[in-house]
Amino acid sequence: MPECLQSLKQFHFNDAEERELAAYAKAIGHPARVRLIRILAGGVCLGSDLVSQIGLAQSTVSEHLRVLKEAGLVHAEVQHPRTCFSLRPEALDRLQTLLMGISAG
Amino acid sequence: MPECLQSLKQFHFNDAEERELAAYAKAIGHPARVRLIRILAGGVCLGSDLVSQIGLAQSTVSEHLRVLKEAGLVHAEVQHPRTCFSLRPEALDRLQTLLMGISAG
DNA sequence: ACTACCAATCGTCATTTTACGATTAACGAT
DNA sequence: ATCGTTAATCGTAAAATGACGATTGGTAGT
Repeated sequence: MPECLQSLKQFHFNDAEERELAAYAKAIGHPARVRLIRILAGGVCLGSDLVSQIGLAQSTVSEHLRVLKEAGLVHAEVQHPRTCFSLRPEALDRLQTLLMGISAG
Repeated sequence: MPECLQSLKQFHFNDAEERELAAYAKAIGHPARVRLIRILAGGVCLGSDLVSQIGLAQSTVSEHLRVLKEAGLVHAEVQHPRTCFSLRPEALDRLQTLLMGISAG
């Protein structure tokens, strides 16, 4: 009789927040994207110097950036033919907050 | 000539930490796993009451739990035929730390 | 008008992920 | 010894992901 089988309290889940957290986490869940975020956290807002720094094909980097944009973690400002990428710190803050809340509820 | 094209400083990446963060994030990057974590954060250490709470097939929940275990986020203590699952707060702390560090370096 | 440049998109392929039902393994109780 | 219970594993199918090269689109410069 494991004492770990406590009586179940009913959790009131916040589906929206759970999906929000999952979405952020999923976006960060790849080494290349972590690196992109780290580079952009340097305050820098690069074009495709990112490509050279990452060491992946241009199309691959573009795809990773698309994922980060879609998750709201990165902002892109087009100035043809260049694009300036920047981090959205609010998003990281939000992620931190959600992550905190996971063990509080 | 966008001012966002700053001179490139050389980043000294910590590959290991980046992969570590990515691995944690990937593990959390699914709504079902976020919910599992939240349930376990309630201090509870359930058997497969988790299954009923999640509303997915037993095998599916088991797989999600495997992922969480593999990432070090969850601990499982077998007491046949039951298994007690619990959260590993150190892992969440570590994740928080890594996440903080992402914008500092 | 033409060219060069850069990022996005397309098409493709291999791999991974997610989900399920069915089966198996391990123990407790009868 | 048999049965019940529970979680892990297996087999499988569908979908998503990650990666690449090639192509496209849009602007600036010549």
